[in-house]
Amino acid sequence: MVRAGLTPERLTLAGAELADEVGFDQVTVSALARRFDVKVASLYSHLKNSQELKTRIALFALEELADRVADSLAGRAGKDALAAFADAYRDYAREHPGRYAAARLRLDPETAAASAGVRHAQMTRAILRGYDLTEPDQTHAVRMLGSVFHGYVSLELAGGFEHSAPDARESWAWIVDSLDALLRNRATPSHT
Amino acid sequence: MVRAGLTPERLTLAGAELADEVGFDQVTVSALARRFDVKVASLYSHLKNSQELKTRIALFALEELADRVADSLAGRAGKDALAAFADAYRDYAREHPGRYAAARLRLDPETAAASAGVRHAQMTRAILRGYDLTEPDQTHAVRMLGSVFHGYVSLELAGGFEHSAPDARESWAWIVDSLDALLRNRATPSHT
DNA sequence: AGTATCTGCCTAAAGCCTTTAGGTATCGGA
DNA sequence: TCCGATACCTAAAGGCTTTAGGCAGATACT
Repeated sequence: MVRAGLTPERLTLAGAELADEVGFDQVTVSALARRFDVKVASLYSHLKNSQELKTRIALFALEELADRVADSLAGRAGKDALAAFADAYRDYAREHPGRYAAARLRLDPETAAASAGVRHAQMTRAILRGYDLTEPDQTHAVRMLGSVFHGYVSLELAGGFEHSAPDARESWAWIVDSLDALLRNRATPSHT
Repeated sequence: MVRAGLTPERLTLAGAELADEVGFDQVTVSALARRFDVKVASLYSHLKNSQELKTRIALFALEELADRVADSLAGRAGKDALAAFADAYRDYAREHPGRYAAARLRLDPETAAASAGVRHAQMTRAILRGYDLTEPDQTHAVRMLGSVFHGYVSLELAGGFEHSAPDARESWAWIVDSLDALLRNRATPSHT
């Protein structure tokens, strides 16, 4: 009886791959056990329960996405940064739909506070710093950007724009453009 | 043995109520059977399967939401209409989180084409008519509005804005305001 | 009214998922 | 080498889905 070499990390990664293949809500402890050719009960030595598996996948995805976004943001500012941020987000969701869905899992407050979700918020604020918004506006803008990006990507993944012209990526560009204009309009009157 | 008087319609409505109470993905044929104090198998005379139950709830919610939106839109135009649309959407999600989640269920193309989803799109376009956009822009705008509203409401329901100032409804107002400004800016140069 | 049919809900059963309890075999260190 | 820790296993209970077939109210026809 050769050991399979299970660890929480390997299970999480395999779970993420499984999510991309069959959808996040089809990720089950049973399916994962089959993938490792191991009995279901064996996984319960490494995972507290099914919920923990999902949470781990979510945290992993948040981390991975934050890394990607950070990379594409490097050295950019203003509209350029906004577009890079948006594209990193959308590309990740298209490449890894299951992980993206995982990243949207509702986490309990403590878990969320310790997650890469915090980095996402920081990066969003960093982009907005390029637009000179006053404080309450900046928070509103963070929320708006989050909403648009999340909303668009969800709708696109759900196939909402599939059978209609124009192409989804044109709309994406138009939206990013519009958001940039909007934020520039909201900027505090320059102090020059 | 008194008959329970099950019909697909009653099951759908009860399913919608159940969704609001316990969450759409906790809606199961079993839970519904318990609610009617009837054996599980009995429901299968009225429903093909669990998926059909969910689809019916989704269609019901889309219809109900479209009715509400239509009501709040009556007699309004321009920014007033935009705000009414947005509020109807958000209010519905807050009052009926389960039904709202149901309305986001992915439907197969034919079902979707025959659903109230079509009315939603028409109403969105009706609002945009107040902004004089050229054709491709109008489509982009439809997509953007859908994204923002859906995204914001999802994030708010997921508790994303819960423990931070300012209040979610201020951000909502700010966003609606911004969208109005944005659309006015995109309007085709007036022909006066 | 009396009977025949039909339909609504029931019991039974199989299949899959989760989770817990307790057993056995393997690996690494003394 | 042996011994403990640990990795994976068997067994079992409980829940959800779905199908097959049965009994009894409800409906309809004479």
